[in-house]
Amino acid sequence: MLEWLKEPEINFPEQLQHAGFEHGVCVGQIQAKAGLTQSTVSEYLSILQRAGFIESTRVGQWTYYKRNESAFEALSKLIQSNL
Amino acid sequence: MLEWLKEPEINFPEQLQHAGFEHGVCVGQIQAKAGLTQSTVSEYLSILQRAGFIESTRVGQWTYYKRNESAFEALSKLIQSNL
DNA sequence: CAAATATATCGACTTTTCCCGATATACCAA
DNA sequence: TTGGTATATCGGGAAAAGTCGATATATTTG
Repeated sequence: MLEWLKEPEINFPEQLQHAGFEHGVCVGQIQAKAGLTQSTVSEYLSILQRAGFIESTRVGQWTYYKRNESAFEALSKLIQSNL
Repeated sequence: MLEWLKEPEINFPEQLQHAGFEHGVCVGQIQAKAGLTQSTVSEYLSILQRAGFIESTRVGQWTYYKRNESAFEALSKLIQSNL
C-alpha cells in the first residue's frame, strides 16, 4: 500500500475522475486494489497513520490517505545512525 | 543485540580477557546480556544471520557473531528508494 | 428525518511469531 | 574415549498479529 501511494495516478486511475490526488487516495480505492475486506484495510491504514507513515484528510464521507515522506526519510536515517 | 554489537568493547567487557573482538562476540556473552535462554538467543542470531545482518565465525567451540554493516546501509537505501 | 454510502470500531477466530525446555551436535581436554 | 562446555535444533505452549463479519458512526441526499 505504501508503494502504491507513491504514485497514485498510476496505481489508482479510477479515482482521477471523482477527485484529484491532492489529499491522497480514499479507503475504498485502496481496499479494492488490496483484495482485503473493508475493515481490515481501514484498520491497517489507521495503524500506518498512528505510526506516522501516512496522513489522513476527511472530505465529506471520504477519508483520503497520503504518504508522509518525512517519516520515511527519518526511518532511513534512523537505521543509518542508530541501528 | 544489533546495537550492542556496534560497540563490543563497551557492551561486552567480559569477553576482552578471553578473546578479542576481531570475530565479533560469542553467543554466551550475548545470551547473558539479553536475559533470554540459550536456545532463544541462538535461534535469534541465526535468523539475523540468514537475513544478512550479522556474520558468524566458528572458532573452536565458540561461534562469534559480528555486524555486517553493508546490510544496514542497503536497508537504509532500500527504504529511501523503494519504500 | 430516512435511506444510502463511506469509513471506523468491535469481538472472535486463525495464523504467525516468540520463547522455552529438552535434546542433539561439535569441539576440547584429560 | 569420556566427560565437560558451547552452540544448534526440535517440538510445543503462550503471546501477538492478521483477518474477518457484524455493527457503529459520520456524511450526503432526497
